[in-house]
Amino acid sequence: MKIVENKYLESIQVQPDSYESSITADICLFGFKKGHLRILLVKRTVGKYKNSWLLPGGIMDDNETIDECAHKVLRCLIGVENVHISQVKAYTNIKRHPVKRVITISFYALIKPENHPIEQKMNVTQIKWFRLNELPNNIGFDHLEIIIDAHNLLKLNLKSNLIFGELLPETFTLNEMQSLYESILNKKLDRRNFRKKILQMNLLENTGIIKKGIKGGPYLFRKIK
Amino acid sequence: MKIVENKYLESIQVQPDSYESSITADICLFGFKKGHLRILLVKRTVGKYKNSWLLPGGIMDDNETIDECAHKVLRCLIGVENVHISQVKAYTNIKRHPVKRVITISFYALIKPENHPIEQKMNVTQIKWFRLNELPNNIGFDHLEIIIDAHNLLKLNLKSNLIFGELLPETFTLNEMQSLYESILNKKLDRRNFRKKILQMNLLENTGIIKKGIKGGPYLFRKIK
DNA sequence: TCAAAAGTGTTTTAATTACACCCATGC
DNA sequence: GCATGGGTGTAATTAAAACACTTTTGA
Repeated sequence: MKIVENKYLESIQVQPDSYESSITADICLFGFKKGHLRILLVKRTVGKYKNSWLLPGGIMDDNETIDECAHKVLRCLIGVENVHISQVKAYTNIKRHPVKRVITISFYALIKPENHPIEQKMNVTQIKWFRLNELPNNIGFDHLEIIIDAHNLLKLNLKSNLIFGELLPETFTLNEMQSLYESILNKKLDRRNFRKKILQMNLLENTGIIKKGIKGGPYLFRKIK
Repeated sequence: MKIVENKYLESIQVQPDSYESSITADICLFGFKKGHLRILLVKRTVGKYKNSWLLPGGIMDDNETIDECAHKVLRCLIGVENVHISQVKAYTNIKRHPVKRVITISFYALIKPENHPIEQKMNVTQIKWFRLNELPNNIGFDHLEIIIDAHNLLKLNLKSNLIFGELLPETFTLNEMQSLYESILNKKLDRRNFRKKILQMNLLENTGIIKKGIKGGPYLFRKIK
Protein backbone atom coordinates (compact mmCIF):
# COMPACT_ATOMS: atom_id res chain seq x y z
CA MET A 1 0.00 0.00 0.00
CA LYS A 2 2.85 2.29 0.82
CA ILE A 3 4.30 1.55 -2.59
CA VAL A 4 1.09 2.45 -4.29
CA GLU A 5 1.00 5.68 -2.42
CA ASN A 6 4.48 6.58 -3.45
CA LYS A 7 3.75 5.71 -7.04
CA TYR A 8 0.84 8.11 -6.94
CA LEU A 9 2.72 10.77 -5.16
CA GLU A 10 5.32 10.75 -7.87
CA SER A 11 2.80 11.00 -10.61
CA ILE A 12 1.30 13.86 -8.71
CA GLN A 13 4.32 15.88 -7.94
CA VAL A 14 7.48 14.46 -9.43
CA GLN A 15 6.60 14.45 -13.07
CA PRO A 16 4.98 17.79 -13.58
CA ASP A 17 4.48 19.21 -17.02
CA SER A 18 5.23 15.82 -18.52
CA TYR A 19 1.91 14.06 -18.79
CA GLU A 20 -0.73 13.90 -21.47
CA SER A 21 -4.02 15.73 -21.17
CA SER A 22 -5.15 14.75 -17.72
CA ILE A 23 -7.88 15.12 -15.19
CA THR A 24 -6.71 15.96 -11.73
CA ALA A 25 -8.23 16.43 -8.31
CA ASP A 26 -6.86 19.39 -6.39
CA ILE A 27 -7.52 19.60 -2.69
CA CYS A 28 -8.12 22.67 -0.62
CA LEU A 29 -7.20 21.18 2.72
CA PHE A 30 -8.38 23.47 5.46
CA GLY A 31 -7.10 23.28 8.98
CA PHE A 32 -7.59 25.35 12.11
CA LYS A 33 -4.51 26.06 14.17
CA LYS A 34 -3.58 28.75 16.66
CA GLY A 35 -6.87 30.49 16.15
CA HIS A 36 -6.63 30.80 12.39
CA LEU A 37 -8.13 29.02 9.45
CA ARG A 38 -5.30 27.69 7.32
CA ILE A 39 -4.79 25.93 4.04
CA LEU A 40 -2.04 23.51 3.08
CA LEU A 41 0.09 24.41 0.07
CA VAL A 42 3.13 22.71 -1.42
CA LYS A 43 6.11 23.60 -3.58
CA ARG A 44 7.28 21.07 -6.14
CA THR A 45 10.90 20.34 -6.99
CA VAL A 46 10.54 20.64 -10.75
CA GLY A 47 8.37 22.12 -13.47
CA LYS A 48 7.47 25.61 -14.48
CA TYR A 49 5.76 26.41 -11.22
CA LYS A 50 8.46 24.97 -8.99
CA ASN A 51 8.90 28.30 -7.27
CA SER A 52 5.21 28.76 -6.70
CA TRP A 53 2.94 27.51 -3.99
CA LEU A 54 0.36 25.04 -5.23
CA LEU A 55 -2.59 23.06 -4.02
CA PRO A 56 -1.81 19.39 -3.55
CA GLY A 57 -3.35 17.37 -6.33
CA GLY A 58 -3.24 14.13 -8.23
CA ILE A 59 -4.02 12.64 -11.59
CA MET A 60 -7.13 10.55 -11.91
CA ASP A 61 -6.41 6.96 -12.95
CA ASP A 62 -8.39 4.95 -15.47
CA ASN A 63 -9.88 2.84 -12.72
CA GLU A 64 -10.84 5.44 -10.19
CA THR A 65 -13.41 8.16 -9.87
CA ILE A 66 -12.44 11.72 -9.16
CA ASP A 67 -13.60 11.29 -5.57
CA GLU A 68 -11.36 8.28 -5.17
CA CYS A 69 -8.56 10.30 -6.68
CA ALA A 70 -9.14 13.08 -4.16
CA HIS A 71 -9.00 10.56 -1.33
CA LYS A 72 -5.82 9.16 -2.80
CA VAL A 73 -4.21 12.58 -2.66
CA LEU A 74 -5.23 12.95 0.94
CA ARG A 75 -3.90 9.49 1.75
CA CYS A 76 -0.53 10.41 0.24
CA LEU A 77 -0.50 13.71 1.97
CA ILE A 78 -1.67 12.92 5.47
CA GLY A 79 -2.16 9.14 5.45
CA VAL A 80 -5.85 9.29 6.23
CA GLU A 81 -8.53 7.25 4.46
CA ASN A 82 -11.89 8.55 5.49
CA VAL A 83 -11.78 12.30 5.46
CA HIS A 84 -14.99 13.87 4.27
CA ILE A 85 -14.55 15.76 1.00
CA SER A 86 -16.82 18.15 -0.87
CA GLN A 87 -16.62 18.67 -4.60
CA VAL A 88 -16.39 22.33 -5.48
CA LYS A 89 -15.96 22.96 -9.20
CA ALA A 90 -14.34 21.93 -12.47
CA TYR A 91 -11.68 24.14 -14.06
CA THR A 92 -11.15 23.66 -17.77
CA ASN A 93 -9.41 26.68 -19.19
CA ILE A 94 -7.22 25.57 -22.06
CA LYS A 95 -4.05 27.36 -21.03
CA ARG A 96 -4.20 26.75 -17.33
CA HIS A 97 -1.25 24.36 -17.52
CA PRO A 98 1.81 25.44 -19.52
CA VAL A 99 2.56 22.12 -21.24
CA LYS A 100 -0.49 19.93 -21.50
CA ARG A 101 -4.15 20.44 -21.15
CA VAL A 102 -5.19 19.68 -17.59
CA ILE A 103 -8.74 19.60 -16.34
CA THR A 104 -9.01 20.00 -12.60
CA ILE A 105 -11.88 19.20 -10.32
CA SER A 106 -11.43 20.80 -6.92
CA PHE A 107 -12.49 19.61 -3.49
CA TYR A 108 -12.21 20.85 0.00
CA ALA A 109 -11.63 18.85 3.14
CA LEU A 110 -11.39 19.84 6.78
CA ILE A 111 -8.83 18.39 9.16
CA LYS A 112 -7.15 19.17 12.41
CA PRO A 113 -3.46 19.75 11.65
CA GLU A 114 -2.28 18.41 15.02
CA ASN A 115 -3.79 15.03 14.17
CA HIS A 116 -1.97 14.76 10.88
CA PRO A 117 1.72 15.54 10.83
CA ILE A 118 2.68 16.33 7.27
CA GLU A 119 5.59 14.32 5.91
CA GLN A 120 7.93 16.06 3.59
CA LYS A 121 7.93 13.92 0.44
CA MET A 122 10.92 13.84 -1.87
CA ASN A 123 9.23 15.58 -4.79
CA VAL A 124 8.09 18.46 -2.70
CA THR A 125 10.58 21.02 -1.56
CA GLN A 126 8.24 22.66 0.88
CA ILE A 127 4.88 22.02 2.42
CA LYS A 128 3.24 24.53 4.69
CA TRP A 129 0.05 25.64 6.38
CA PHE A 130 -0.81 29.20 5.38
CA ARG A 131 -3.26 31.46 7.14
CA LEU A 132 -6.07 32.11 4.72
CA ASN A 133 -5.74 35.84 5.16
CA GLU A 134 -1.96 35.69 4.68
CA LEU A 135 -1.61 33.69 1.52
CA PRO A 136 1.68 33.99 -0.38
CA ASN A 137 1.54 36.05 -3.53
CA ASN A 138 3.25 33.45 -5.66
CA ILE A 139 0.50 30.89 -6.02
CA GLY A 140 0.80 28.94 -9.25
CA PHE A 141 -1.65 28.10 -12.02
CA ASP A 142 -5.17 29.28 -11.21
CA HIS A 143 -4.92 27.89 -7.72
CA LEU A 144 -5.73 31.15 -6.00
CA GLU A 145 -9.07 31.22 -7.78
CA ILE A 146 -9.64 27.62 -6.76
CA ILE A 147 -8.90 28.46 -3.13
CA ILE A 148 -11.31 31.38 -3.17
CA ASP A 149 -14.09 29.31 -4.69
CA ALA A 150 -13.57 26.55 -2.15
CA HIS A 151 -13.56 28.98 0.74
CA ASN A 152 -16.79 30.53 -0.48
CA LEU A 153 -18.46 27.15 -0.65
CA LEU A 154 -17.17 26.30 2.80
CA LYS A 155 -18.69 29.49 4.17
CA LEU A 156 -22.00 28.69 2.51
CA ASN A 157 -22.05 25.15 3.84
CA LEU A 158 -21.07 26.23 7.33
CA LYS A 159 -24.14 28.41 7.65
CA SER A 160 -26.58 25.76 6.56
CA ASN A 161 -24.98 22.51 7.61
CA LEU A 162 -22.90 23.03 10.74
CA ILE A 163 -20.39 20.56 9.31
CA PHE A 164 -16.90 21.32 10.40
CA GLY A 165 -15.20 18.03 9.67
CA GLU A 166 -12.44 17.52 12.15
CA LEU A 167 -11.31 21.11 12.28
CA LEU A 168 -11.85 20.89 16.01
CA PRO A 169 -10.50 18.26 18.39
CA GLU A 170 -12.68 15.49 19.82
CA THR A 171 -13.67 17.79 22.66
CA PHE A 172 -13.54 21.53 22.51
CA THR A 173 -14.80 24.62 24.26
CA LEU A 174 -17.57 26.69 22.78
CA ASN A 175 -15.18 29.58 22.46
CA GLU A 176 -12.81 27.47 20.41
CA MET A 177 -15.71 26.62 18.16
CA GLN A 178 -16.77 30.24 17.92
CA SER A 179 -13.24 31.19 17.08
CA LEU A 180 -13.29 28.65 14.25
CA TYR A 181 -16.53 30.08 12.91
CA GLU A 182 -15.11 33.57 13.06
CA SER A 183 -12.07 32.42 11.10
CA ILE A 184 -14.10 30.77 8.39
CA LEU A 185 -16.65 33.54 8.08
CA ASN A 186 -14.03 36.20 8.66
CA LYS A 187 -16.09 38.27 11.09
CA LYS A 188 -16.68 38.67 14.79
CA LEU A 189 -19.69 36.95 16.31
CA ASP A 190 -21.54 37.79 19.50
CA ARG A 191 -20.61 35.24 22.15
CA ARG A 192 -24.02 34.90 23.76
CA ASN A 193 -25.89 34.71 20.48
CA PHE A 194 -23.46 32.18 19.12
CA ARG A 195 -23.78 29.89 22.13
CA LYS A 196 -27.55 30.19 22.14
CA LYS A 197 -27.81 29.28 18.47
CA ILE A 198 -25.35 26.40 18.55
CA LEU A 199 -26.68 24.86 21.74
CA GLN A 200 -30.32 24.92 20.70
CA MET A 201 -29.40 22.86 17.65
CA ASN A 202 -28.85 20.00 20.11
CA LEU A 203 -25.88 18.70 18.17
CA LEU A 204 -23.39 19.17 20.98
CA GLU A 205 -23.19 17.69 24.45
CA ASN A 206 -21.42 19.09 27.45
CA THR A 207 -18.87 16.58 28.75
CA GLY A 208 -18.97 18.22 32.15
CA ILE A 209 -15.19 18.37 32.07
CA ILE A 210 -13.44 21.67 32.52
CA LYS A 211 -10.52 22.43 30.29
CA LYS A 212 -7.41 23.17 32.32
CA GLY A 213 -4.89 25.86 31.60
CA ILE A 214 -7.42 28.45 30.50
CA LYS A 215 -8.63 31.24 32.71
CA GLY A 216 -12.32 31.06 33.33
CA GLY A 217 -12.46 27.27 33.33
CA PRO A 218 -14.52 26.52 30.19
CA TYR A 219 -16.49 23.31 29.72
CA LEU A 220 -15.47 20.89 27.01
CA PHE A 221 -18.16 19.89 24.52
CA ARG A 222 -18.29 17.19 21.88
CA LYS A 223 -20.47 16.35 18.90
CA ILE A 224 -23.35 14.04 19.71
CA LYS A 225 -23.22 10.56 18.09
CA MET B 1 -21.19 28.18 -38.56
CA LYS B 2 -24.19 26.07 -39.34
CA ILE B 3 -21.84 23.35 -40.55
CA VAL B 4 -19.86 23.49 -37.38
CA GLU B 5 -23.01 23.19 -35.40
CA ASN B 6 -24.09 20.13 -37.29
CA LYS B 7 -20.72 18.56 -36.90
CA TYR B 8 -20.99 19.00 -33.18
CA LEU B 9 -24.50 17.83 -33.00
CA GLU B 10 -23.49 14.61 -34.68
CA SER B 11 -20.65 14.02 -32.33
CA ILE B 12 -23.05 14.62 -29.55
CA GLN B 13 -25.87 12.46 -30.58
CA VAL B 14 -25.18 10.44 -33.71
CA GLN B 15 -22.12 8.57 -32.66
CA PRO B 16 -22.90 7.41 -29.19
CA ASP B 17 -20.94 4.68 -27.53
CA SER B 18 -18.24 5.05 -30.14
CA TYR B 19 -15.84 7.65 -28.84
CA GLU B 20 -12.73 7.46 -26.72
CA SER B 21 -12.71 8.52 -23.11
CA SER B 22 -14.33 11.91 -23.26
CA ILE B 23 -15.39 14.87 -21.26
CA THR B 24 -18.89 16.07 -21.96
CA ALA B 25 -21.13 18.88 -20.87
CA ASP B 26 -24.70 17.86 -20.15
CA ILE B 27 -27.34 20.55 -19.90
CA CYS B 28 -30.34 20.65 -17.65
CA LEU B 29 -32.34 23.10 -19.68
CA PHE B 30 -35.20 24.37 -17.57
CA GLY B 31 -38.22 26.09 -19.03
CA PHE B 32 -41.48 27.35 -17.63
CA LYS B 33 -44.57 26.66 -19.68
CA LYS B 34 -48.26 26.39 -18.88
CA GLY B 35 -47.60 26.96 -15.22
CA HIS B 36 -45.05 24.19 -14.80
CA LEU B 37 -41.32 23.99 -14.54
CA ARG B 38 -40.06 21.73 -17.31
CA ILE B 39 -36.85 20.20 -18.51
CA LEU B 40 -35.83 19.32 -22.04
CA LEU B 41 -34.90 15.71 -22.73
CA VAL B 42 -33.99 13.95 -25.97
CA LYS B 43 -34.00 10.44 -27.38
CA ARG B 44 -31.16 9.42 -29.63
CA THR B 45 -31.48 7.26 -32.72
CA VAL B 46 -28.71 4.81 -31.87
CA GLY B 47 -26.69 3.44 -28.97
CA LYS B 48 -27.49 1.46 -25.90
CA TYR B 49 -29.71 4.15 -24.46
CA LYS B 50 -31.61 4.89 -27.65
CA ASN B 51 -34.90 4.05 -25.97
CA SER B 52 -34.16 6.20 -22.99
CA TRP B 53 -34.64 9.88 -22.41
CA LEU B 54 -31.39 11.76 -21.97
CA LEU B 55 -30.10 15.18 -21.19
CA PRO B 56 -28.73 16.97 -24.21
CA GLY B 57 -24.96 17.05 -24.11
CA GLY B 58 -21.82 17.42 -26.12
CA ILE B 59 -18.19 16.41 -26.15
CA MET B 60 -15.63 18.99 -25.15
CA ASP B 61 -13.16 19.76 -27.93
CA ASP B 62 -9.42 20.24 -27.51
CA ASN B 63 -9.76 23.93 -28.09
CA GLU B 64 -12.71 24.80 -25.92
CA THR B 65 -13.48 25.01 -22.25
CA ILE B 66 -16.34 23.08 -20.72
CA ASP B 67 -18.33 26.29 -20.50
CA GLU B 68 -17.84 26.90 -24.20
CA CYS B 69 -18.88 23.34 -24.81
CA ALA B 70 -22.04 23.86 -22.82
CA HIS B 71 -22.82 26.96 -24.86
CA LYS B 72 -22.16 24.97 -28.02
CA VAL B 73 -24.75 22.41 -26.98
CA LEU B 74 -27.27 25.16 -26.35
CA ARG B 75 -26.47 26.74 -29.69
CA CYS B 76 -27.13 23.44 -31.45
CA LEU B 77 -30.26 22.86 -29.50
CA ILE B 78 -31.96 26.21 -29.50
CA GLY B 79 -29.71 28.41 -31.59
CA VAL B 80 -28.95 30.86 -28.82
CA GLU B 81 -25.53 32.23 -27.96
CA ASN B 82 -25.74 34.07 -24.73
CA VAL B 83 -27.79 32.03 -22.34
CA HIS B 84 -26.56 32.19 -18.78
CA ILE B 85 -25.33 28.82 -17.52
CA SER B 86 -24.40 27.57 -14.09
CA GLN B 87 -21.99 24.75 -13.51
CA VAL B 88 -23.41 22.13 -11.19
CA LYS B 89 -21.14 19.13 -10.71
CA ALA B 90 -18.74 16.63 -12.26
CA TYR B 91 -19.76 12.99 -12.63
CA THR B 92 -16.93 10.52 -12.95
CA ASN B 93 -18.18 7.05 -12.12
CA ILE B 94 -16.23 4.55 -14.18
CA LYS B 95 -19.19 2.55 -15.47
CA ARG B 96 -21.57 5.38 -16.15
CA HIS B 97 -21.23 4.90 -19.89
CA PRO B 98 -21.47 1.35 -21.26
CA VAL B 99 -18.67 1.55 -23.82
CA LYS B 100 -16.13 4.19 -22.97
CA ARG B 101 -15.27 6.15 -19.94
CA VAL B 102 -17.12 9.46 -20.03
CA ILE B 103 -16.66 12.26 -17.56
CA THR B 104 -19.58 14.65 -17.50
CA ILE B 105 -19.78 18.14 -16.11
CA SER B 106 -23.35 19.28 -15.75
CA PHE B 107 -24.87 22.73 -16.10
CA TYR B 108 -28.25 24.24 -15.85
CA ALA B 109 -29.71 27.02 -17.93
CA LEU B 110 -33.06 28.78 -17.84
CA ILE B 111 -34.99 29.70 -20.94
CA LYS B 112 -38.47 30.51 -22.03
CA PRO B 113 -39.62 27.71 -24.33
CA GLU B 114 -41.83 29.99 -26.42
CA ASN B 115 -38.78 32.00 -27.42
CA HIS B 116 -36.87 28.99 -28.62
CA PRO B 117 -38.66 26.54 -30.86
CA ILE B 118 -36.82 23.26 -30.68
CA GLU B 119 -35.81 21.82 -34.03
CA GLN B 120 -35.92 18.12 -34.39
CA LYS B 121 -32.41 17.15 -35.47
CA MET B 122 -31.74 14.06 -37.56
CA ASN B 123 -29.89 12.14 -34.85
CA VAL B 124 -32.57 12.61 -32.30
CA THR B 125 -35.78 10.69 -32.61
CA GLN B 126 -37.62 12.70 -30.05
CA ILE B 127 -37.15 15.88 -28.11
CA LYS B 128 -39.60 16.99 -25.50
CA TRP B 129 -40.26 19.26 -22.55
CA PHE B 130 -41.14 17.23 -19.47
CA ARG B 131 -42.76 18.54 -16.35
CA LEU B 132 -40.26 18.14 -13.58
CA ASN B 133 -42.76 16.31 -11.43
CA GLU B 134 -43.74 14.00 -14.28
CA LEU B 135 -40.43 12.78 -15.55
CA PRO B 136 -40.41 9.58 -17.60
CA ASN B 137 -39.14 6.51 -15.80
CA ASN B 138 -36.76 5.52 -18.57
CA ILE B 139 -34.06 8.11 -18.15
CA GLY B 140 -30.68 6.84 -19.34
CA PHE B 141 -27.24 6.79 -17.74
CA ASP B 142 -27.18 8.63 -14.42
CA HIS B 143 -29.11 11.52 -15.89
CA LEU B 144 -31.88 11.40 -13.34
CA GLU B 145 -29.33 12.01 -10.61
CA ILE B 146 -27.90 14.86 -12.64
CA ILE B 147 -31.34 16.41 -13.02
CA ILE B 148 -32.03 16.19 -9.29
CA ASP B 149 -28.70 17.77 -8.42
CA ALA B 150 -29.26 20.59 -10.88
CA HIS B 151 -32.77 21.24 -9.61
CA ASN B 152 -31.50 21.39 -6.05
CA LEU B 153 -28.88 23.94 -6.99
CA LEU B 154 -31.47 25.95 -8.88
CA LYS B 155 -33.69 26.03 -5.79
CA LEU B 156 -30.76 27.14 -3.67
CA ASN B 157 -29.78 29.89 -6.09
CA LEU B 158 -33.34 31.09 -6.48
CA LYS B 159 -33.62 31.85 -2.78
CA SER B 160 -30.43 33.83 -2.56
CA ASN B 161 -29.99 35.33 -5.99
CA LEU B 162 -33.36 36.00 -7.57
CA ILE B 163 -31.90 34.97 -10.88
CA PHE B 164 -34.45 33.38 -13.09
CA GLY B 165 -32.76 33.66 -16.46
CA GLU B 166 -35.35 34.07 -19.12
CA LEU B 167 -37.83 31.67 -17.63
CA LEU B 168 -40.27 34.56 -17.77
CA PRO B 169 -41.08 36.74 -20.76
CA GLU B 170 -39.76 40.29 -21.09
CA THR B 171 -42.75 41.53 -19.16
CA PHE B 172 -44.78 39.44 -16.80
CA THR B 173 -47.32 39.71 -14.04
CA LEU B 174 -46.34 39.16 -10.45
CA ASN B 175 -48.61 36.16 -10.31
CA GLU B 176 -46.80 34.60 -13.25
CA MET B 177 -43.57 35.14 -11.39
CA GLN B 178 -45.02 33.69 -8.22
CA SER B 179 -46.26 30.70 -10.14
CA LEU B 180 -42.72 30.18 -11.45
CA TYR B 181 -41.31 30.31 -7.96
CA GLU B 182 -43.89 27.84 -6.75
CA SER B 183 -42.94 25.47 -9.56
CA ILE B 184 -39.27 25.64 -8.83
CA LEU B 185 -39.61 25.40 -5.07
CA ASN B 186 -42.51 22.99 -5.36
CA LYS B 187 -44.65 24.66 -2.72
CA LYS B 188 -47.41 27.24 -2.40
CA LEU B 189 -46.47 30.77 -1.46
CA ASP B 190 -48.62 33.46 0.10
CA ARG B 191 -49.51 36.00 -2.54
CA ARG B 192 -49.22 39.12 -0.41
CA ASN B 193 -46.00 38.05 1.24
CA PHE B 194 -44.46 37.11 -2.07
CA ARG B 195 -45.30 40.46 -3.66
CA LYS B 196 -44.04 42.37 -0.64
CA LYS B 197 -40.73 40.55 -0.62
CA ILE B 198 -40.08 40.74 -4.34
CA LEU B 199 -41.11 44.38 -4.70
CA GLN B 200 -39.02 45.64 -1.80
CA MET B 201 -35.96 44.19 -3.52
CA ASN B 202 -36.37 46.99 -6.07
CA LEU B 203 -35.33 44.76 -8.93
CA LEU B 204 -38.61 45.02 -10.79
CA GLU B 205 -40.43 47.94 -12.27
CA ASN B 206 -44.09 48.26 -13.03
CA THR B 207 -44.60 49.03 -16.71
CA GLY B 208 -48.01 50.49 -15.91
CA ILE B 209 -49.44 48.32 -18.66
CA ILE B 210 -52.28 45.97 -17.87
CA LYS B 211 -52.12 42.51 -19.34
CA LYS B 212 -55.22 41.82 -21.42
CA GLY B 213 -57.14 38.58 -21.47
CA ILE B 214 -56.88 37.92 -17.77
CA LYS B 215 -59.61 38.68 -15.29
CA GLY B 216 -58.59 41.17 -12.72
CA GLY B 217 -56.37 43.16 -15.08
CA PRO B 218 -52.89 42.55 -13.67
CA TYR B 219 -49.98 44.92 -14.24
CA LEU B 220 -47.01 43.82 -16.28
CA PHE B 221 -43.59 44.13 -14.63
CA ARG B 222 -40.08 43.86 -15.99
CA LYS B 223 -36.61 43.49 -14.60
CA ILE B 224 -34.83 46.79 -14.03
CA LYS B 225 -31.73 47.42 -16.18
C1' DT C 1 -5.21 40.01 44.10
C1' DC C 2 -5.77 41.04 39.68
C1' DA C 3 -6.11 40.32 34.82
C1' DA C 4 -8.25 37.41 31.41
C1' DA C 5 -11.54 34.58 29.74
C1' DA C 6 -16.07 32.03 30.69
C1' DG C 7 -20.70 31.99 31.52
C1' DT C 8 -25.33 33.77 31.51
C1' DG C 9 -30.82 36.69 29.96
C1' DT C 10 -33.35 40.23 28.48
C1' DT C 11 -34.72 43.79 25.45
C1' DT C 12 -35.04 45.55 20.91
C1' DT C 13 -35.37 45.09 16.27
C1' DA C 14 -36.15 42.87 12.04
C1' DA C 15 -38.08 39.18 9.30
C1' DT C 16 -41.59 35.90 8.47
C1' DT C 17 -46.04 34.16 8.62
C1' DA C 18 -50.97 34.20 8.71
C1' DC C 19 -55.03 36.08 7.28
C1' DA C 20 -59.80 38.68 4.48
C1' DC C 21 -61.85 41.99 1.77
C1' DC C 22 -62.76 44.85 -2.33
C1' DC C 23 -61.78 45.72 -7.27
C1' DA C 24 -61.20 44.82 -12.21
C1' DT C 25 -62.00 42.11 -16.06
C1' DG C 26 -63.67 38.33 -19.18
C1' DC C 27 -67.29 35.61 -20.23
C1' DG D 1 -74.11 40.13 -13.48
C1' DC D 2 -71.31 36.89 -11.83
C1' DA D 3 -67.38 34.13 -11.51
C1' DT D 4 -62.43 34.45 -11.60
C1' DG D 5 -58.29 36.24 -10.60
C1' DG D 6 -55.81 40.79 -9.06
C1' DG D 7 -54.59 43.89 -5.71
C1' DT D 8 -53.78 45.48 -0.99
C1' DG D 9 -52.39 46.03 4.88
C1' DT D 10 -52.13 44.69 9.54
C1' DA D 11 -51.47 41.85 13.46
C1' DA D 12 -48.97 37.85 15.47
C1' DT D 13 -45.17 35.14 15.62
C1' DT D 14 -40.55 33.98 15.23
C1' DA D 15 -35.77 34.85 14.49
C1' DA D 16 -31.76 37.86 14.85
C1' DA D 17 -29.09 41.42 16.97
C1' DA D 18 -27.54 44.30 20.65
C1' DC D 19 -26.00 44.65 25.06
C1' DA D 20 -23.29 44.17 30.73
C1' DC D 21 -22.39 42.01 34.70
C1' DT D 22 -20.73 38.09 37.67
C1' DT D 23 -17.82 33.95 38.17
C1' DT D 24 -13.79 31.23 37.51
C1' DT D 25 -9.13 30.45 36.99
C1' DG D 26 -4.06 31.24 35.96
C1' DA D 27 -0.36 34.01 36.77
